[in-house]
Amino acid sequence: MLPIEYLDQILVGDCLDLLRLLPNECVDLVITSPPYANNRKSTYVGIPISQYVDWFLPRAAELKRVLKSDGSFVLNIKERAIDGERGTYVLELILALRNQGWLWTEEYIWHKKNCYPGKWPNRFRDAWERCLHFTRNRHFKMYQEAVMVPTGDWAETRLHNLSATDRMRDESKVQSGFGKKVSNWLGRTHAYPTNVLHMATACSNRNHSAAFPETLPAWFIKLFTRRGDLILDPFIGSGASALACIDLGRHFIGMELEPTYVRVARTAVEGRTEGDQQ
Amino acid sequence: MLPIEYLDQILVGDCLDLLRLLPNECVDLVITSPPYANNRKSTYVGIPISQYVDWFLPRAAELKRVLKSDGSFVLNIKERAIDGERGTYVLELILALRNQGWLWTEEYIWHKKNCYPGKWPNRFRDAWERCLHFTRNRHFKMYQEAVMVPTGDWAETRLHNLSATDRMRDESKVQSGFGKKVSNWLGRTHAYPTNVLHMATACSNRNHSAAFPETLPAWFIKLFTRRGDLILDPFIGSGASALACIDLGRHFIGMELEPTYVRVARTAVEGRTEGDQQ
DNA sequence: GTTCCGCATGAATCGATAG
DNA sequence: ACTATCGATTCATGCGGAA
Repeated sequence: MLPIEYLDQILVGDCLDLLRLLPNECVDLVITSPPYANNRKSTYVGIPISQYVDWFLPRAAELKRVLKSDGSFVLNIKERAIDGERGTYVLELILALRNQGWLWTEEYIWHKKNCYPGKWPNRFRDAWERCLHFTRNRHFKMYQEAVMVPTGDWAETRLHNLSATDRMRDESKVQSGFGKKVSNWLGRTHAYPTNVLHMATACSNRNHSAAFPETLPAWFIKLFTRRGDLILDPFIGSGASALACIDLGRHFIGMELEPTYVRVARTAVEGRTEGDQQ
Repeated sequence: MLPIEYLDQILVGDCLDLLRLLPNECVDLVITSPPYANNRKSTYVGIPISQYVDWFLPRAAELKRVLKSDGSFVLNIKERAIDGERGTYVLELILALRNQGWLWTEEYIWHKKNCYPGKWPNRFRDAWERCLHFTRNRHFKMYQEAVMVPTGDWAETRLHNLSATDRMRDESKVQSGFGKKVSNWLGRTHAYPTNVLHMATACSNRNHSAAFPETLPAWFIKLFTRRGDLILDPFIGSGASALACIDLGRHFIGMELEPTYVRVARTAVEGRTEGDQQ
């Protein structure tokens, strides 16, 4: 069984070591945004492109071990442009993970409406990232109703889709207290989403660099787990996945190598937990 | 030089043979949506997944030969789900094309706003396809101003401010004569797009399956060519690329193996050309 | 209290410059 | 020649202050 002292904690260290502390098949969902490959060697952290697959594979093997057989593994990643070309290491990683026994079930597209600005002679702004969905088996847990989106009036205002989903989430928070508004929402027609997610990156909100906005893990957590399930993020960074778990009533285990990020994540988790208790 | 008898024609046959009729470096843009890999042998046409890369590579070599050194190659493709998994042959094709000497410059996402309906237990509707951008060199022709889009701010204020639309209409009148004002107007109200294209699959034509809607090749044709340039589509199907070229004042060469499609494409081209003459 | 304007701020990328 | 750093470019978003 899962040692209770790891539950809802941010562990510090390399996930390759930390994952060995966990028993087999205890996690319902692995969702993470790993450090992207970096061309610069000098950076204290960051994996060179040429070594990325070799660096990732042993960690993925541990993830496969701790994941339940009907669980999911969601990997948010995007290759950068170098020397005028997109890197191919993500493609090679997908092929390598399949070789490791993972099923490449789906590739979701995260469309970043507010992407980084800039202008170059050979390309436009990069407004999307991959959310690769791997599973251990062809059959796995998926709760599609949990991420249904309202249609009709809301769908027509395409640009405001984000605010629509946000409001739906806000309403669901209040579900226990105020059923009236919720029933109002449910009265409207809802539809299943597609494999294209429209979510903005969290902006200049305080000190957080929210490259991995809470809404993204929240969507997959709702889709692939239920309340009380356990979510693992082996590269949790500033803790977005953990915050989403707290809001959604799921357990989490976060892992992070950089002490700076660990502090940020732990502080955020404490603040969010207190906020829940109020 | 390019034999004049091929200009603005739909040629019938395997593009591997037809391409050999063309001289070196005569094409400004290759854009195509090739036949997707098919697992079922029974289908009269379609390339088995296991052979797809080997089938594609010699044709890509010919495309590389006929493409100008500052031209572009845009490949619209998407792997289907088979046995609960996404196929990996597109990933392998990208790697193989790089091995052939192509630069994988960018991957554009075609977001299909109204995608094919359906419901499955393990995935949502597939609402996107890849538009892979390959080039022969790091520097190539790209006319970014041709595809600028209205700014977010402008779109919002447009609803509240009538004078904004009035101003746009006045300026657009002047477009032919005074470039200075136009560029000024473009700078204030328009922004460069991103690498995510939002286009519906539905096309105005009733009879055609809108698998490759005209708006998609039209966008890349405007982006990578100018009036009078030559576009090649080696798998032109029902002729969407040719129609876009006619509308945009570009020359085209289309190739298609299936006589049924050739007839459809030629009829559509004739109709569109007559429409232009009126 | 609203609405509106200005401004800082990002998982960016290229080309030039410096070592 | 090759690598590390820097400046320029650009836009959706949310905040604070002003009208």
